[in-house]
Amino acid sequence: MVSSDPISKATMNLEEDKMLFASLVTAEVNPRLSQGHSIPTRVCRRRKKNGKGDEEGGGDAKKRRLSDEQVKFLEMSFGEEEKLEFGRKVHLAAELGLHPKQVAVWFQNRRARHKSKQVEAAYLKLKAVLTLKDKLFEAQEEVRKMTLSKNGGICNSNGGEITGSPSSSTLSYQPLVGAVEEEEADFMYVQECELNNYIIEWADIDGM
DNA sequence: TTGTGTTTTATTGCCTCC
DNA sequence: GGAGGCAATAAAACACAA
Repeated sequence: MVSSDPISKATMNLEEDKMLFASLVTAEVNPRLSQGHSIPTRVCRRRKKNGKGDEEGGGDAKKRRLSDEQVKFLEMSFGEEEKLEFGRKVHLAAELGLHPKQVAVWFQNRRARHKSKQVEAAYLKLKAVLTLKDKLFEAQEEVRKMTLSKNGGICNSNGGEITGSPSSSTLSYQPLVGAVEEEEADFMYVQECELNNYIIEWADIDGM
């Protein structure tokens, strides 16, 4: 059943958000986990200091930063396509005067940075939605208390009912139709709109 | 100048896919 | 089996406060 109630939608969305975040930090980040593999117990052995690598440029093992121009060019290329096929790698390397392996390494590291930023963004969004939900719940509680006091402690038959607890992520809400003053209804409407904006915003990054 | 934290480049070892 | 991807990590390069 699909609910049109914004709070219920937010709750459903939140569950999806949680799944998205979980997938980013587990399966997406480590595809092996999503394919039924256990977490590798491998502990990376410490690389020997100055361990042999294929030293470019006649044995000069010094790490060299890429120039701004090179980075700019690589960024542009990354923007077009995050993965690097052989032909493009060779072409880019020739264009920039780098070893193809350096280009491959740059893309590898760039993908890692990109992924960690995505995880961070997902976390911040999730936090923002949860905070907003808490605020909304508090406001609803406030309205409910006011309604009860106005009605002599008895919630009238048309009164709204809030179920769940502030800490619960399965909070549900039924509108307080006819039970609140117009002013209070407006306030609730603003809160719902704000939450809806978050839902829309959140839906946008779903496709990232 | 120096100590310290952050960013960037590079390596290693394991995994998947063809 | 080799190529290429990823996570984890090392270490150089850089930024910056004290």
